[in-house]
Amino acid sequence: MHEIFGENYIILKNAACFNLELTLDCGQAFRWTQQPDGSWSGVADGKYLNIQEKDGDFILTGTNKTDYEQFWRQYFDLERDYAGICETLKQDALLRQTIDDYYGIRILQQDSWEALCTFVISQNNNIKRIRGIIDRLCRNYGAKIREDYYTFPTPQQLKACTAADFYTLGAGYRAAYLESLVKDVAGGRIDLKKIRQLPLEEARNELLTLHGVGVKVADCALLFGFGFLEAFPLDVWMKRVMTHYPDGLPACFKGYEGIAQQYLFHWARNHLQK
DNA sequence: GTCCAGGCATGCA
DNA sequence: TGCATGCATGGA
Repeated sequence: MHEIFGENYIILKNAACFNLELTLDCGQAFRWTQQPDGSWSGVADGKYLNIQEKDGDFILTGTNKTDYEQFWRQYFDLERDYAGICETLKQDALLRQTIDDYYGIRILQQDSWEALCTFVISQNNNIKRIRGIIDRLCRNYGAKIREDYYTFPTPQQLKACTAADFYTLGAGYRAAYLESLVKDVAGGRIDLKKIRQLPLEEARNELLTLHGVGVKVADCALLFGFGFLEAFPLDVWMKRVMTHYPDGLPACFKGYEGIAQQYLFHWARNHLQK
């Protein structure tokens, strides 16, 4: 990959295995929206970004070189060899076809706190409604950084909220989980930064001490928000996929189970009957 | 009207 | 590595 830094834009040339729609709208992040011109706008780490693909290049606007180098490059996981990983994963027959069909899904390196909240909200819920609840959460408690764009609220910004406040946002019965989650993180009972340093099993066990966090929510948070690419979340769709792997996961998934999972999740939602 | 969604806590056996 | 049930909400 080659990076060109202009006055008000950044161009990425030869970025391999990177499809914007598949990556930004595949159920791992819920705050990116496609614009009428086909580009994608969103907020992460309190920063706005617009990104579009043009003739195989990726054009980033609304940001600067510093923010790109200190945040967005890692967020899009651009230094990882996804093309090479995909070649390994394609030793599995089902993934071989799936990766060919949906080539370019990457795992975003999202903020731990945002991922935890997001996947607590996601439980027994559908993607469209998840997006709505998160949008209202940000509009009500985040900081406005430009017209129509808000940051994801920090634990401190949510500290005064009660379950009733989250209920008002449409969170339903998950409102109580959110109140408890804010309390545990803002109050310091649980340290999200420390969890990043733990082995997968220990990290998961820490998250499981949170009210409203079970194995599936924990694994999604670990994969999308704590950098654990070996996490393999099993939701209702992935449980259907697992009938294709009666003997367990293939050896070629090793270390990148989460990337394999995201391809299979996408395949399941497009191909499997309920 | 019923069923379902990137499930979990709770109570019971 | 038990199982059944209730839970808020909105779209299909």
